[in-house]
Formats: sequence, C-alpha cells, structure tokens
Amino acid sequence: MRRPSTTYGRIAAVVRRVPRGSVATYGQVARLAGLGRAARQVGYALHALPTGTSIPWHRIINAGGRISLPPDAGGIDQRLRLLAEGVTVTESGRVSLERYQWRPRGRA
DNA sequence: GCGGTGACGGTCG
DNA sequence: CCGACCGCCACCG
Repeated sequence: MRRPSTTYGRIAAVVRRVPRGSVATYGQVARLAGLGRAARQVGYALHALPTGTSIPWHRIINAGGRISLPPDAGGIDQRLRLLAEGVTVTESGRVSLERYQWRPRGRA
C-alpha cells in the first residue's frame, strides 16, 4: 500500500493502524504521518470523517491522556467506544497513557 | 496570497 | 487540578 499523498489520507492511514484496546495521541499521529507538529490538523481531519467510517477515530486522544472532543460533540460516544474495547476511561474523560498508549515498532 | 480558525501541546500562575 | 497564553500548521473563505 503506497502511503497516501494527501494530509488527510496519511492521517487516516496511521489511525487505522492503532490496535483495538489502545490509544494514540494527536501529536503522535501527526509525527507518524510525517506531519511534524501539525497535531491540530489531525483533530481537524478526524472531525471531517464521514459518519460510520471504519477508521477508529475514537482511539485518538490528547497528550494529556484526556478525551479532547467536547462531550456534547461526540465525546460521550468516544468514551463509550473506548470502554467497549476494554480501555478504562474515567467520568471526566481521563485515560492512562501509561497503560493504553500504542507503541508502534520500528518507526518513531 | 492573506488571515481566521481549531477533536493540539507545552508552559506558567 | 484548572484556566490563560503562546507557538505550530494545514484547511478554507
């Protein structure tokens, strides 16, 4: 699979590799996608995903280990999806990166 | 091409 | 722990 040449394509390609039961941060995705510090753009791209996409967007949280998506904007759904995969998420949306952050091999 | 904008990230109070 | 600021970068009007 050739890596997509578009920014959104690259972001999607990286997010798709995040395994079930694990999470990744926006900044982590940005770097793995070769976007440097364009972490904000990752959130922007995920927000643009169509409803019902196969891309596991709910596995992406911020560097503070918290759900960044406002509750009334889908954050509730994201939390439930993570819980369904066995990821512990507190009521305030806190996730232990120590336990669940994805550590891909090889590439940085 | 310019400027506003955001599902970010790090720092400081 | 929470809010305020500032720096970053690609998207969009």
